[in-house]
Amino acid sequence: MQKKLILDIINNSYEHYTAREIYDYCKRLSPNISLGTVYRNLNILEENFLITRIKMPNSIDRYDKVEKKHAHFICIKCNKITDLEEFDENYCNKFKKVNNYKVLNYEINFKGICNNCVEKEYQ
Amino acid sequence: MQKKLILDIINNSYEHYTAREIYDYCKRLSPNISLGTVYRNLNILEENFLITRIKMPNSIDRYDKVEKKHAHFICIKCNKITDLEEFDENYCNKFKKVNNYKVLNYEINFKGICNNCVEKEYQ
DNA sequence: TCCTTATTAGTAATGATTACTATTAAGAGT
DNA sequence: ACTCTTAATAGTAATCATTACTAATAAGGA
Repeated sequence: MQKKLILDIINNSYEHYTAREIYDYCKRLSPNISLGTVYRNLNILEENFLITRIKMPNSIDRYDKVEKKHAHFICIKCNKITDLEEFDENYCNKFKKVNNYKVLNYEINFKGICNNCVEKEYQ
Repeated sequence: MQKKLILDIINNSYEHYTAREIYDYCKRLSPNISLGTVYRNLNILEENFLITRIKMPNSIDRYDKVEKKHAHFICIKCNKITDLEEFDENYCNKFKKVNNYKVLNYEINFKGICNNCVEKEYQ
């Protein structure tokens, strides 16, 4: 089952991989896997809220595990994603009641310039 | 100047247009405008924080004005975007101080099923 | 008027994602 | 074990939103 392979890769990493990166990773373990299979399963996993898609400001989508809900800080210079743990499950769950909409998921993304890139600016 | 035309269309509407929709709109007022020009200016406007890009869960990007900062509720069934005014500037600005990152923009997106689509589910 | 730079229209190219199809795997029921 | 039905897959082709490119035009300063 390729779906479990893909889910495990995402769940067992602290990186935020692209579909292509997940595909490359899968190929080491299951050399015949197809890129279409990766995309199909990523979509299914997301629809079932087993993974989260991160829409990047200037680049292609990346994927994240859903456990330990958190917010992201995304650097618009280097595209690095930083997990913001202080926006944890307790904090974020406050958002779940919005008007009377049926909220299934939510994302909080900050965009700016990371400390590393700020330093470079003044050199 | 096509840039001002594009900015005005976004600022003077309550819709959240796609690039193609903005292009169609522009053509009525400036028939020779090119789709490439629309994309280029949308990117420039976003880089200067004069508009906001909304990354849709299952579809292409849409654009929003930046005035009156608010959160979005996006229906995963019909893709309708609802502005959540209760997450207004005062509320959202609390988020601006995150660790010591230089936050330039942020987005709060809720995803779920809108009341209209929930009703359809039970029919 | 000359020069430099910015913007544009039009089109071509890119590339991430999806669609498609024939094949294989999985599972349920006898 | 065997048949039937359904689901998942590999491989490839097609799509289409976005970007890149180029020659032409516009803008603006000295």
